Amino acid sequence: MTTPPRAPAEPGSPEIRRSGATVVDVAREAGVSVAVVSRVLNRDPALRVRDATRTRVHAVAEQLSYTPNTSARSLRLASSGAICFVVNDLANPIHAAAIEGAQASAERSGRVMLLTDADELSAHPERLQGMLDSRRVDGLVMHLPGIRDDRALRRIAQARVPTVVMNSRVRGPAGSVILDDEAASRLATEHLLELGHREIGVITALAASDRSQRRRQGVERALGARGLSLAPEWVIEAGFSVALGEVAGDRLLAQKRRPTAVVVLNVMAAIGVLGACRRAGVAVPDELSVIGLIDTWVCDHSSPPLTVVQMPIRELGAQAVSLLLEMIEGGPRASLIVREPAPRLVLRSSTASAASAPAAR
Amino acid sequence: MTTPPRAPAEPGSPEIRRSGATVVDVAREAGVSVAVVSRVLNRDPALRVRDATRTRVHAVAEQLSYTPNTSARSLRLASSGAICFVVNDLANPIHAAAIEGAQASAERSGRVMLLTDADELSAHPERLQGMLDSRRVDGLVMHLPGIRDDRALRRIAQARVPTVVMNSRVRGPAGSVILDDEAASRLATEHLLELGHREIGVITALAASDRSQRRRQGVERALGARGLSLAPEWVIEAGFSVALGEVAGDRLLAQKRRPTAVVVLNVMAAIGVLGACRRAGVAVPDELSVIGLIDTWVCDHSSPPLTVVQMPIRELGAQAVSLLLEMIEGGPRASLIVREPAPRLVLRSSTASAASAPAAR
DNA sequence: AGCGCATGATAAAACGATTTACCGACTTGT
DNA sequence: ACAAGTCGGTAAATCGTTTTATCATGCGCT
Repeated sequence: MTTPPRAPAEPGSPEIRRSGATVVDVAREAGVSVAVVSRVLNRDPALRVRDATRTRVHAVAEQLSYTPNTSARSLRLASSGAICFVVNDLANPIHAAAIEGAQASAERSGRVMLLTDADELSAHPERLQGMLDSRRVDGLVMHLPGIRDDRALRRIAQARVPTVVMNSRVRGPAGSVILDDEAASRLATEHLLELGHREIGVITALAASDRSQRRRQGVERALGARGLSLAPEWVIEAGFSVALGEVAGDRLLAQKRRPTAVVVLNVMAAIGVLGACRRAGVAVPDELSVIGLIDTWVCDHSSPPLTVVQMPIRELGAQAVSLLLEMIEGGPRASLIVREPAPRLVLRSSTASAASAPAAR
Repeated sequence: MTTPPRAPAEPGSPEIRRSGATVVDVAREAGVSVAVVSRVLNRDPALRVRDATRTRVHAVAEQLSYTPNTSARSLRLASSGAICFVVNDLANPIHAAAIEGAQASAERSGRVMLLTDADELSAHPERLQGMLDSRRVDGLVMHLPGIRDDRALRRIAQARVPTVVMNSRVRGPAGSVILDDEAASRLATEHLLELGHREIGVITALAASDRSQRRRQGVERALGARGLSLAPEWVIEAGFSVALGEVAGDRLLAQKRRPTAVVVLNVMAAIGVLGACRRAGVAVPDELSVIGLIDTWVCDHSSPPLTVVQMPIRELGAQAVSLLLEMIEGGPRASLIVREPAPRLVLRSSTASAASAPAAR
């Protein structure tokens, strides 16, 4: 057995440099060429090599705690191994759930995730553009407020970077991942119906947004199934923030005839509605039942605690990233609906039987 | 004037490739060497070059919408241009503020920010390690729960990656950025004192955490200034979550003698305390005044809305990143206190004059 | 004429990984 | 004995930048 030429382990050599063994170091130490090291560590199936060599390479890599340099790798592979998540409001705990899901999904695939604020994006579009042009990220997940997406999206589409949009369906090359919004809002409405409510209002998120429309549709279907329909004066547009929810709540409460229950198509807005009720002295749930869409810890601590339909936001984020990764690998654009776990009613204290509500005004 | 040799713009050449002009393309098109392009675009002051050439290079770069490839640049410069922000609970809106500040600060310096969950970090420490070893990030900002930081930190310190810790002071090579916690909790306590409260309790966050100790000290100083002191049975440890706050609230309310007011050293815990009061039928603020530390939108929508001391969390994040960047540039480790904007009382409805509180039990 | 010096560049060597193309030494079949 | 095929690798090109060292040219001066 001829021992392969191995560089003698010079005792005087400066082995003290603790920072960053390279593939060359490993190769030298293992007595092989860098090609072998790379191919062994990347498990190249086309590589035929002695088992002894293979283990030796692994051992040396381990001992030197070798980790491939990301920049070099990215340069060669023409792929940064990073994706970017664009989110419009970090303080919204719902987004936090989506981020966590996305994050987990990214890490599982060995990629990292950058986070960017959508406000920043609007204020300095050139930064996102720069990130794309400079190939800092391989793809984009966007979670945008809803309607004014188009300008930004068109720009992205031109940049030909794989993109997935969360929570709204879009035309064009971007993939999309949405929730089963209709099922959720139907569930919410059915809950109110079962409690005996017949006079039901809706506070939509941005009415023009895709997501809000799907949710509204769920309400209408649930009502329709009982031969009821939505009174136009009880359909009020809010938005995705607590403040807009409060305004909408004020307007609803200012109606001559008030509904006995309202389904709010966005949690933040729902919290706002509760605030409006408190200010107006309207007791929830005694005078008005309120139900929101999507659960978050805040719902447990509002006054009163908010009954909601729980939706799989975390999974939404995870799926968005998974789809993105597939698209990056060359897969087709797709648009998915995340149905699992299915929307589920979480009962708290903001809804009650219609019987307990006195005649409106 | 001799025109420099310029590559003729071949009309038949494939100029259709829209993706990624390189420095070579720019050089060819401008009729100069890549060295000139690089140095012109990077504004190398040592470069002597004709003004005409300079403008030509800029023009061509613009026209080809050239953006340097990040991977190549990072490889050459041995710096990724990215930092990593480690946060322990994304759903905590306070952290969101810190993240936004950090984010803004990073972008201002042209770097990008990765976000990592501290839970993930504990579950898979090798991932952070990998990110560091593979030189994916140039530095680390950590916002950790408080006390059990040491193991992770020690590991980081070994990796010799510049690190800044937010919200607690640490030994070792890491920098730190903290708030003026003492001033804030003193302010909170003084508010209660001015309302006439003399029987004041404290619900600490993790008692052993640096931050919690500083906050507790503020309370003691404020009391001390009036010749009062903290009753040991009214000092209860909670943590950084709503759930732990509830437990602590339960324990406080279970005391034989109850204080008439309590300062809670963490907002999440404060929300939890409110929940405990509601469950126990203790009216806030009539039977118990509650004040929290650090403001966030949730405080506006708890029941009752929570009076708090506002603290500059966003600035904390921004400063943390700024310090980190300085350390990356070779600056010394430092530990700062962010005092601006100064802590400020935000009055809501969870505190009231002591007079209105009936005798305890 | 010859020296030095500024001007305006350029060529080439890194940075650290991946991958293609090739190669020498053995086996094996005929 | 020789062509062909396997085994176990290696050398070198490449990705796109940055930066150091070098160089040609012309000009002013002595």
